[in-house]
Amino acid sequence: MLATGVLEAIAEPNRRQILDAVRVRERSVSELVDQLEMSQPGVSRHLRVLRDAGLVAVRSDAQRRLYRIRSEPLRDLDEWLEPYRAEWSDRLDALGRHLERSRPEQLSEETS
Amino acid sequence: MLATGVLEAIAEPNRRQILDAVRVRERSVSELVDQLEMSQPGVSRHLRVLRDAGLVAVRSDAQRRLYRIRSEPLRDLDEWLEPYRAEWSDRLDALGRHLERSRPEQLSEETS
DNA sequence: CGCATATATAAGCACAAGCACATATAAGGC
DNA sequence: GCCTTATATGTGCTTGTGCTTATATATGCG
Repeated sequence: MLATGVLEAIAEPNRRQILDAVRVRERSVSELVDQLEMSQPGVSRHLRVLRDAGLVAVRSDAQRRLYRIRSEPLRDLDEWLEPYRAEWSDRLDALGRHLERSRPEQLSEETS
Repeated sequence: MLATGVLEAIAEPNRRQILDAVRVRERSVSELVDQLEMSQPGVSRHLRVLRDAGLVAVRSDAQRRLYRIRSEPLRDLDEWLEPYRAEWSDRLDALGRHLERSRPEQLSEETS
């Protein structure tokens, strides 16, 4: 089930940046501080929100805390979107739409 | 591109209820008031947020305003999710995962 | 143990969000 | 034109969020 906390968490642009970073690979807090050009307490607070929403997990490596993505809540969001997908799939079947989503740069739309 | 306003809009539970309602069919403000058990100004304010985020559109019918869904912003959200989908698709290819998403009730999970 | 590094939390402030209540605008019917 | 119905907007209040600075906790090293 989709929790409100997940949406509140990803509604914040800095937190989306953090998610984008930890999706690629594990990141320490200081790596995120450098990358986001934000104060360390600021990053830690955002990480707290993401952790509470279940969007990241942590492991310890000496003094460092390494954060990684947890995709389950995003999967819930994906499922929440399902009934709305019919709105833009409409007369296209969902399979075709999915394939189009997988290759977005296939068609040029600047000719019209 | 995914606008922050879209996520802020759908982060509010009452607004998700409104979206769920207008997705099925057009709704007047008073219909939404009845359904959500919320004050009329409250509903209008939420509709304003949804409209600003591009998530609903309005048309006039006499004094009534009929709101309907606009799925484009949700499609942007769907696209934002795309790179994360790899996290839960992982060794399943995206096509298979999509088909599973389309028939979620296929398997019983209560036997374990 | 004492210091350095890495991270988390606390306190104070500015600002935005949601709500309730009141009021303004708009359209229809007489 | 006036009254009713339908919807939008303004105001004041309370609460929550993010940011900054300072401090606390935790681990490693000598």
